Amino acid sequence: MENRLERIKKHLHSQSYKLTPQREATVMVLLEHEEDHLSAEDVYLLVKDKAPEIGLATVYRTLELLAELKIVDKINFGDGVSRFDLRKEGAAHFHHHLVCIECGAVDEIEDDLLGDVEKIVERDYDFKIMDHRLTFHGICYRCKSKHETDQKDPTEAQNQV
Amino acid sequence: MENRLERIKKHLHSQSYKLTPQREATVMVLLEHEEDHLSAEDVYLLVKDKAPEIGLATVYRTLELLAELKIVDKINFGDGVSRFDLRKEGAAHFHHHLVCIECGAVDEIEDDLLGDVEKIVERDYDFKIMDHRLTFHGICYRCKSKHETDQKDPTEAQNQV
DNA sequence: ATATTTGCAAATTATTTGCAAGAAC
DNA sequence: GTTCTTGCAAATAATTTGCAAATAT
Repeated sequence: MENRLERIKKHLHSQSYKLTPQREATVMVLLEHEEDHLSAEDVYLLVKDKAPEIGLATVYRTLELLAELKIVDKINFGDGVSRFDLRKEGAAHFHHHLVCIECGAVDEIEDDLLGDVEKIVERDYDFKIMDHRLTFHGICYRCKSKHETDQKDPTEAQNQV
Repeated sequence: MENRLERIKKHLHSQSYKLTPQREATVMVLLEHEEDHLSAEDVYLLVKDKAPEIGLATVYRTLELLAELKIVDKINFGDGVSRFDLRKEGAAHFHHHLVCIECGAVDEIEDDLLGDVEKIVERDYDFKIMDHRLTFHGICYRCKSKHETDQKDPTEAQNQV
């Protein structure tokens, strides 16, 4: 954690941005909530615990800056709100998401599912892929198991690829 | 085109919604701009040509209704605006998009690229997929060819899958 | 020292809603 | 005739901006 903050600090400095306490607090919140998908407002409320004097506009500006530097990704799951998601360090690609239409949970998928698909797209559409967004909408395992009382689908064994 | 309007009409009626002139004009605009990715405002301006008395709120309400009926899909490419995209009739899945980060063009991909990926996700994450969103960000073929003066990548033949 | 960054409040943008009038069936 | 739908204007929500004061390097 310390290390990542240090590296982000250097990243900022390398572009001659300053690491102000407000920015540091914002980054810390993101690091501590890596699994979540916080809106700007969410981040603001959490940052206020560490730095009560911070303004919402500063959080917006910081998040935009971090997005510019590719430290976070700005994603949108269809409600009108942008959410901010820390890029995993060293990850070759932006991870994917599973959005449950029943309970609203958002789970992350780290697997590199798109390698082959991207090759096809680059070739067939002559498109140089720089980034991607892949989100599945459906029913998460938690909600599925709640339904289990209804009827059971026997084809649910696990296979390997 | 006539047919599709008729079918959409029936679809509305089947849920006891009426096909008002405003709704019809809105659907017509969407049919005539199937390749585009119009915002609510865009649709509003185009519908006004056909039905000048229409209000923006009605367009919003109609688009939301059409999205509910799965006639259109609401998508968001990262700017703060929702865009509305007609579902191809009979398409088993929602098509994908290529967004050019240079010129802003949005191209559509009809190919079913995610069949295998979805099987993996459903199995490994025990997630029942109902819908998906896949967008690639990068450089489109038009912008790529503008750069061609710089240097040329010889691996650009076209293959079939 | 000085260019960057902040906080606040006001502005902007996208979207939604209340409600009385209008239209479809 | 009654229920659904509309248009307008006002409300809300998310985000951005102007600017003087504060601060990191």
